[in-house]
Amino acid sequence: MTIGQLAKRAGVNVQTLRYYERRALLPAPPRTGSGYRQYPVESVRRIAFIKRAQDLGFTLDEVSELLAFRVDSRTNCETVEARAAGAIARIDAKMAELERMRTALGTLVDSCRTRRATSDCPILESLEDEA
Amino acid sequence: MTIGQLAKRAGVNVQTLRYYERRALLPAPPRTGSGYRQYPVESVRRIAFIKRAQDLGFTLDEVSELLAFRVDSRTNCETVEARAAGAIARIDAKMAELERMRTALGTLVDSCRTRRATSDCPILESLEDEA
DNA sequence: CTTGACCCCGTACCTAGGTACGGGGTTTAG
DNA sequence: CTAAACCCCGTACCTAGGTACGGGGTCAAG
Repeated sequence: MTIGQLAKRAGVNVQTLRYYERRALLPAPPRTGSGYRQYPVESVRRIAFIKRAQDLGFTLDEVSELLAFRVDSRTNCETVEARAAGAIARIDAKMAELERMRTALGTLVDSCRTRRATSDCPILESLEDEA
Repeated sequence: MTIGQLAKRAGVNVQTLRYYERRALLPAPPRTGSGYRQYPVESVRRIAFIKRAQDLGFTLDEVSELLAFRVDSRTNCETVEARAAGAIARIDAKMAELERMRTALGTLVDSCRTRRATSDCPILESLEDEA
């Protein structure tokens, strides 16, 4: 399988595959005499694994770890669970931050609607005021 | 006020102030004979405005707009409100995405806890499986 | 009158996850 | 046999919001 065929099958870009190889997410495959990469069929599944993990919010560094855990039989489920917990904590922190912004903005827009009559914009006023 | 004094008072970095000047968030101040920037006192408030808007989730480009709206009397509250609504929409989209990941990860960790007895890690298994 | 703290400018670097470009070799179909 | 389509590599570029570096000028205290 050439890199282009793999890219098409896995639904990613050729450059992305080479990037994954540099990041060691994808092992360097054997080459033909002229230097073309030749991928085994299971590469498709490996890329799917990477993509699914990314969709769950794992970073590529964490995906590397997960891929290593997969082949290391000494790794137990707790280790994987800890990585998942880390990802969850990161997501929760981001959500809390977004929640805070969302609430503040919502309040401002509401005051904008009720105070439409007065000349000054409550949103701009709020941004001008000292904390 | 020199750039260093302004930076200290506003709680930002000197480089950040020069960066804001390049981004036209901060007007270029007058200079001394030797080329030193001399900021008026109101610069502190302007930077505070920028920081508050950022805290609400506005991008620097949007902050530029808000700053322009502030001095343009033709701009009405609806325009500002529309920018706020855009920021809210962006936040909501990000939250929905995080929510999705959070739910999926939570389910995986739960199955990890219940199926701890078996040898295979449900998280890794889930990542291996076809969608 | 010198030393340290400050200022100038242009440019490069950082994160994360890729994407694009340019110059060159290879393979395949007609 | 040739043209398109593919592959190689190294490097630069992208977003966003800064931060750091290096070489050089300036200002105030001792």
